Amino acid sequence: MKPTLQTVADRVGVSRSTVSNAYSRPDQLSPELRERILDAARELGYSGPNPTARSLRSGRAGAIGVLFTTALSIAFTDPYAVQFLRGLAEVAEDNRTGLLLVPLRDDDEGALEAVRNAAVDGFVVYCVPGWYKAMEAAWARGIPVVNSDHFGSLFVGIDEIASTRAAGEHLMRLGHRRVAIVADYISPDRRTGEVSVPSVEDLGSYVSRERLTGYRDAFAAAGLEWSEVITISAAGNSREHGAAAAAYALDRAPRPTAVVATTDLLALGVLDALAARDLRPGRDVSVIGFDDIPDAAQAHMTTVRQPALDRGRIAGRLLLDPPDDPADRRVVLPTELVVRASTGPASTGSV
Amino acid sequence: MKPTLQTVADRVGVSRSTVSNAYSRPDQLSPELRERILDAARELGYSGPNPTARSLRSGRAGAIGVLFTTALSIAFTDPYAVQFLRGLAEVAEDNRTGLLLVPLRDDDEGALEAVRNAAVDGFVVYCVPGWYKAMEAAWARGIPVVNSDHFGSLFVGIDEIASTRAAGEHLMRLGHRRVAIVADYISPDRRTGEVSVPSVEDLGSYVSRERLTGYRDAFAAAGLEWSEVITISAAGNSREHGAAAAAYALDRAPRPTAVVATTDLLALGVLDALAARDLRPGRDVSVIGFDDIPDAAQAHMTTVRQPALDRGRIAGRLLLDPPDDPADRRVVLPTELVVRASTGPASTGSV
DNA sequence: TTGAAAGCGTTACCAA
DNA sequence: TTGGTAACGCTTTCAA
Repeated sequence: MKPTLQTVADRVGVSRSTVSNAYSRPDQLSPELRERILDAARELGYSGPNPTARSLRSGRAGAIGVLFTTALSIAFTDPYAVQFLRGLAEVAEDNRTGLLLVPLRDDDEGALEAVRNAAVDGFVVYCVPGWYKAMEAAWARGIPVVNSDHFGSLFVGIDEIASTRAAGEHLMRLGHRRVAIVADYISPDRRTGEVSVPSVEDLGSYVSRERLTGYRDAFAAAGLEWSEVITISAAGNSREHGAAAAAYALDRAPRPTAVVATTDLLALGVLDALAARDLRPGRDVSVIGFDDIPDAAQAHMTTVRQPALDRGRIAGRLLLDPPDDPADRRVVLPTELVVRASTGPASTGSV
Repeated sequence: MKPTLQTVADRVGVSRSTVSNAYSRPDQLSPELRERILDAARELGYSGPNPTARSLRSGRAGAIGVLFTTALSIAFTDPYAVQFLRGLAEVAEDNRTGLLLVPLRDDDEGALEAVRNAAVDGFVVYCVPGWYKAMEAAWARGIPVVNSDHFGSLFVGIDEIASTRAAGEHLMRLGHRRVAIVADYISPDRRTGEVSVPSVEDLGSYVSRERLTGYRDAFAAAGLEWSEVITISAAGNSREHGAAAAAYALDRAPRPTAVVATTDLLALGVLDALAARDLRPGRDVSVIGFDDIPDAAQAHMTTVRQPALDRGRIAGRLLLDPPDDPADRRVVLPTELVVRASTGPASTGSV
């Protein structure tokens, strides 16, 4: 039989409350009694109050649920995601709170149940396309939910549209007119290949939708029709998928003078594809990514920098201590276009 | 006021038990009554049984605690670790169980409390040096603990010593006699630099200790004294630390003909250091890693392959369903020396 | 098929 | 400073 508070109380000859206080409110009893209680506990093999019972009574689960799609391996392969998580973990730790991972593969019943059954004080959603039913389940729980994409009552993110619009303007200024865009989550069947995106607004994935919108707007302002832009779907957010997707842009004539991607991971794949074809980034083909992960700098890649760590930190703070003022419940972080060697003037003469 | 089971029961005019059954045991009541209950719940905004209360009553937390040291960012930067976690997550998911991350930075009181306060059914320990007090706290909880290093009652791992012994023998066969070893966690002050390791047995880190032992034994069998081997401590398990550590081996005369590392991440750093000095791996200096992460293959690096995904999976299974037979509670997985281009005959003539 | 009663192990609150 | 009492919201057992 596992020892409980009562066991210890009986042994020392005090009440449960006193033993409870010895653990949770050391200032509420004399140091010597506390010492006696702790000794008895050790002797009995009592390792402290049962976390679950404590949670039930105190109304605090002591954990934040982290909702994300895609295999764990992908989620943690993206340096951007890891940074976000790190910021979140930092704040969680400071608040004596754990992080409960809730992977949402395949939007099935199992995922729904996982969300409903998670003993957490709130959810942080990251990389979850809006169509996931699990999102509704999270809302239904009636606990705080922080979103980075579709705007909820608690939000921390960036101005996605303005970010890629700036990137697109940069491209237009350089004179590019044959442009391809690589994005994940834009093909319903999750295949890699060229897809037609007649109306960007209808895309299910918030991130891809917004980022494409920014590019579309920038192109339009420069007189480049959206219908002339090649849109390619990547089956997932990885370097390999990016390279595979890039092939659909690079192996056609006339070849685009610029290939932009919705994430750095994809864009790095585009660079790989260029290298495989002996094409020079910024000379033969310009490339732009998004996130500014460390590898982007190393690859001299033009990209949009966003504060991943801060996003995570702020998500944690919003969740643990939701501001009353609605204005404070939505945080939009600044981004910055980082121009490096992977973009250059359009070489209009190329094949 | 948040709705509870009782709220719903009152609304429908049934007892709590029946509502409970509607969620947890659908076969225990008529489909139509269940439907009525679920409808009422929806109407009242009741999102299902409170996970904490359910846990308390049923005695199942529905989560596995994952104990690890080092910043989250480092932990998730190592592809080996991510694979392990992925295997674990897979099994957890199949068993409707979550993963609670419990980072153990700086072995302080906070970490202890985090372990004591984690609402979990067991702990999986990974990358935690044996000296951490948090480990004791985990054991004290009286719930299953799966270890990959210091042998507990539940264990899944590999024969570390035999693995590096094979690698060491490979090196000896190639004629290397000037050898350096890069390892993390072998310097008490966590600095990068050459350290003296008179007796390998005394190292605090299980992994480094075992892997060094294997090399030591292989060298000894070939007549190479341990005292002649250069041991270098890396401040952490990362490519950068590996490169920094390698400098202590490469920038000395006579230069070692081989530099081995206790992880692939470190070994990749060694390769970086070689490249920075225009030294050719396998010709000028032989390099061996450990883990066989994808980048290792890409870098044509000789290394020891271990089944990371399986390790994670088995850890999960051991925890969720501990075998009765003690023999089944310890699983040792096979490893394999993968010889690639980074090792070659010792070029004895080099400076 | 449904319901009543008894906890699960703790903390909050108030009285002593 | 300490103790008694009453929940926290649920599941389980057993009886109807």
